[in-house]
Amino acid sequence: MGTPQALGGLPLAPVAPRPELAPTSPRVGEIIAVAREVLEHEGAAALTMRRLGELLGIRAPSLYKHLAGKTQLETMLVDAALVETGDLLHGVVDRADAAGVLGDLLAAYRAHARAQPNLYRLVTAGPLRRDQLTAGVEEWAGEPFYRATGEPYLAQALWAAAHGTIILELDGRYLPGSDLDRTWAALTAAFRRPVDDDRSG
Amino acid sequence: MGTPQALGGLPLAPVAPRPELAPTSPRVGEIIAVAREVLEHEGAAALTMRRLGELLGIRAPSLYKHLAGKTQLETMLVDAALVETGDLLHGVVDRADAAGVLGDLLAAYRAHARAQPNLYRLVTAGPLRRDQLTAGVEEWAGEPFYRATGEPYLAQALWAAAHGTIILELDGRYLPGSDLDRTWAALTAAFRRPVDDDRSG
DNA sequence: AACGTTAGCTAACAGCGTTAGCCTCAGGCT
DNA sequence: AGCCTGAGGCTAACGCTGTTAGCTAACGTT
Repeated sequence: MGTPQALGGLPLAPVAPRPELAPTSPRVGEIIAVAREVLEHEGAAALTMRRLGELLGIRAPSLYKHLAGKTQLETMLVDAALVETGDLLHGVVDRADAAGVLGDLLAAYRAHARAQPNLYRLVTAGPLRRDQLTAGVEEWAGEPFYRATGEPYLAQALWAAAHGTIILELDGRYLPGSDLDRTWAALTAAFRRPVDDDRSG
Repeated sequence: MGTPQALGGLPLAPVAPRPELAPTSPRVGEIIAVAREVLEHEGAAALTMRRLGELLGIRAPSLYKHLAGKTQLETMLVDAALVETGDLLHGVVDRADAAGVLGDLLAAYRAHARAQPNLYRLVTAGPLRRDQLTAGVEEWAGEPFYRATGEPYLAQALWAAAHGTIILELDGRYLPGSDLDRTWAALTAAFRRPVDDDRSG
């Protein structure tokens, strides 16, 4: 298997295995698909058991023949979304060169979140039922940041910074009139220069 | 009025005026205080109109004699919290020197959020009823980041990055075993070096 | 004394996630 | 053929949420 280029040291090759989602029954797959539609097109407040039943032609309590509850449904949405995000970002890093990988990664992260803001909020906000997630899916989704930086704590800081920058954008929290392209450019510039020394500890 | 030192250029003196919160009736002040107690000590899920009434010795519908609704109550909590945050961070920048202002500011931001995580989430998550906020309160709370960086877009990126880093910490979203002190150190290091050139546009 | 305002109350509504219990139908087994 | 079992629907209902309508007692003013 031809691993990506590591010329010059960056970007690194992937090491985390791509997680395989557990297969679901056809009906559960249908429910998840409808839930995702509702979430993205009608908003998080519209994602109710009764609304899902309505679109599936059944009553809300019947959903419990297929699901343990709404929390589990949300977790499955998060699970799938994390794999997709990982696929996307790994692909970006695969195609990038050392000079541009940081900018490409951040641009892709931003575009991805803006393309499905409600799903992004669901994935990243609030507590996470880690025990219900597919094993390794978080590592898979986050690894591109490590591949782009080559240092685990810088990777984590970069991911966190990107998250903060996009979630505030999605929630309309910047002051009116802000030029967010420039904000993202400033973020990218701050992380572009490799940090060769930090006086931590 | 003795403005803080600007020796070496940084930190800058404050320019945003400290906003004055509109006074409330004594009973509304009581409600806000109780709401804040409940939010922080019992969690966001416990912040219900019936729970507030219970602690105040009245029934939930009676709260509507004082408030327009739960949203308005939350907005008032946000309003007060933003002023407090601004006061804290301005004070930190006032006392800092150019070399340490960035680290001091980020450390204070992190500590402040960790000291009242539920209030921090309320202030920063989800949509904001900007028209119900006291005018200028967001500028006041955010200005310390400008004073510390001297450049508006870098300031915005720094604030967003700090927000992302702390909100993931509060929500337990980092991989288990992460050393968050080192993550914060990496973030600080990335922003410490002044960015003299970014090829934006 | 009469009035209006303030601030409490109960009852109720619509919507939420969820549970209990019932029914019907398809498929496999004896 | 007859039986049984499980899957997947259903209705009714519970407790919770924010919120509204309408009533009432107290208080201050004219």
